[in-house]
Amino acid sequence: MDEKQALSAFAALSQETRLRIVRLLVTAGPEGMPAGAIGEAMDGASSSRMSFHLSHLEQSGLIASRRDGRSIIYSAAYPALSGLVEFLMRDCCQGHPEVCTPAVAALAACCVPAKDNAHA
Amino acid sequence: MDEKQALSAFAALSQETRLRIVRLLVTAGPEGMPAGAIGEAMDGASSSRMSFHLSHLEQSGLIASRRDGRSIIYSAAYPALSGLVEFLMRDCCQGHPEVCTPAVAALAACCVPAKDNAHA
DNA sequence: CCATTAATTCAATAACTATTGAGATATTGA
DNA sequence: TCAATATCTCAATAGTTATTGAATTAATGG
Repeated sequence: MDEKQALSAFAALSQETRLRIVRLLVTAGPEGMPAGAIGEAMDGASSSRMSFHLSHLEQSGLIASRRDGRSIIYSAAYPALSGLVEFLMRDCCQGHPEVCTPAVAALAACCVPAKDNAHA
Repeated sequence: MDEKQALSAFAALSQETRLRIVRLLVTAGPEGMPAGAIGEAMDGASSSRMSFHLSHLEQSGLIASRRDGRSIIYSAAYPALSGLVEFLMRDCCQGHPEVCTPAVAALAACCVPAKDNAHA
């Protein structure tokens, strides 16, 4: 993740519809969802509007697409999201580890929803 | 962190000068830096331009300010950064913990620059 | 091949954002 | 109080971005 990619990713995430799409796909898992289903989840946004935002997100690298019959399936690009987080917080602890460990804890908390093997 | 705050934060981070300011302040630590020193680090950007970006960042909650004599000292708002990361990745592991643990590892890596007690 | 479904592309418009330069406010020390 | 330093505010302008609606491309089944 370089600065240019990070700027593109943050710009993509700074728009309401696109942020909602990313969060929906993050919870949807690696299988992803077809564009039409995503559009329905966005208050039934028009197809051209969805296409605009989905391609914006894909160009920024935050989501990926694949065709499946008539549908195009979009899914979250988890490595890009990890890279973005790492880029933003890089070198946050120069001499002060206590400053960014809450960020680690906050993120780690999302990985233990109902399981008991919290060794991640 | 709610959606409105997250949108504001991502918009703030989607501009080159502002992203650089945040990353500079993240590495600068809790003590922060005066506006003038930040401006010099930004290719000597004009004071009105710096003021515009610094107040944009402060309004988004990503940085905080305090006056010290003639200077205004800006510093990273670490809890806001943690909250933003958590908001973006919330519920990323619904049934697939292996999907977001790389994000946790990437972030955790920034917290162990030269220490040996990597139990964070 | 035609109709249908799914999604994209394009041009026009409206809305928003960043930069500039001039001027204002705040603090300090002589 | 005056001059200098540090930063902010404001208005104008230039540049960027989102939405709409119509037209287009792609895949499937009858």
